[in-house]
Amino acid sequence: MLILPSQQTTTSMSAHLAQTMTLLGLTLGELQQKIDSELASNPALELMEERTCPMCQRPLPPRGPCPICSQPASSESQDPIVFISPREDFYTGSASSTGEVPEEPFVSESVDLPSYVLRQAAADLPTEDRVVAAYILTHLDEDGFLTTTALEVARYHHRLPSEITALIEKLKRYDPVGVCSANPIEAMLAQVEVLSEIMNVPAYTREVVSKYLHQMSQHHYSEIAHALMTSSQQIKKVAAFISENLNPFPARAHWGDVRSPNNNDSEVFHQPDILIYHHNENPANPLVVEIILPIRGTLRVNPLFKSSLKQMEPNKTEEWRSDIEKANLLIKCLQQRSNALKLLLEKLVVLQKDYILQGDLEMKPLTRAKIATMLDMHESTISRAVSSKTVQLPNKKIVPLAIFFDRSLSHRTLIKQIIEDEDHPLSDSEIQQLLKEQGIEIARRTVAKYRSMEGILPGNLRQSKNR
DNA sequence: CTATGGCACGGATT
DNA sequence: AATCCGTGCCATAG
Repeated sequence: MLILPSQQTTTSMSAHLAQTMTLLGLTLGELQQKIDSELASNPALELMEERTCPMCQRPLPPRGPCPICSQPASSESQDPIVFISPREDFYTGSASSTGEVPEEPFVSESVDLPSYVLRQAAADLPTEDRVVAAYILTHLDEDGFLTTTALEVARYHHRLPSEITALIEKLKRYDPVGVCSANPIEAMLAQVEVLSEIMNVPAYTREVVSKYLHQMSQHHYSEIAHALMTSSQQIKKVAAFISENLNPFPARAHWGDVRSPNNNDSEVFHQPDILIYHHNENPANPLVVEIILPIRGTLRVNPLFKSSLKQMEPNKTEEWRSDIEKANLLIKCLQQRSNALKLLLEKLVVLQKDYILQGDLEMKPLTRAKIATMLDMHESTISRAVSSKTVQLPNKKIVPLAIFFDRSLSHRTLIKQIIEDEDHPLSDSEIQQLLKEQGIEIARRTVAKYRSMEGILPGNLRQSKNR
């Protein structure tokens, strides 16, 4: 009895550190789960009601004025950045997967591909099909392709193969279009079908996609044209259509020269952990940085619980005491997590302000290690805090927080720009030369690598756009 | 012969 | 200690 308290404090100290570490590395969804389960299992933990600001409807910190409204729009004096944390958001229960389709542009909580598709599909499907659809959707690889076959699904669920194929065809039509296909060709065909309902699809597109994709990627237009008995002009139209509208890997962001900004799927599936935006959406206003917490209101140790501890029978106190310990620990760790994130972001936002405001070109090279020494934190702490988190920028794009440490992003976008502005296809070494004139010295090989990362064809295959 | 992509090495980063 | 990234070398295609 005499030893226990000290022992407890030491264990709780190390547990404290350990838990803070793990909390830092969690995604929003995981954190929410963690808190929910803790809330459910620990009677000492209490979730207080949130206070909302009467002006802007935002949740308030436990005490004090609203951090946004109290920040007058005019006083852009010295501190252009306001930090808010926490912010409630998307408090979805856990198991309401069917039913209402969310109409907000951002998917609530981090949703994986299967549930994302299922949400769209659920409303349209008869109940007996939903189960099968869910089953199918759990058999997808990271590209959104089926890892099983219609036949197997049919056998497993005792349904007719034809029913299953019909169902899969249906599923393919949901966003991302082509999901559940067996291979890229199928996926692209599905996309053609869907697109043909809303726009003109060049003739022969289906034939080319299903049979001549290989030649297409080699740019042997005339060959294909000959085989299909049409003009190579027509095939070029098809080529343009394909590269602009089709994505062979429905669940992946880009491939080859297919890359449209509004179709960056991988980013759609996250709910950002951090928001950066201008106050009232007005670019003249200061930037606001919000760190989102997955809960409404404030967590605390239930004071009633605490005070009644003394009046409890001694045989139960031990258990209760540990509950309180645990609750305290969790709260402490959460605070620390928020604090660490806040410190990190304060630095990060200042350092990468140009990027946040002006885009990819202005990304400064930065390493986690540098930030770590600046903040006097351990590198691994930064690493954990950065990984598996996403940020929504003022331009509404959601990017992984790790992008702030992408050394080559500015170079890549510069190359992209050079190629866009070229009037004559430049070779990689020519590009290297141009970059050198701008003071950027990188190897020719590296130019090639960046170029392909951006999904840009090599110079000799690009057609010159002489305007 | 030139331009590009693949492989792999070494140093930096995590 | 594991991983990522830039780069050099080499084979291949045009």
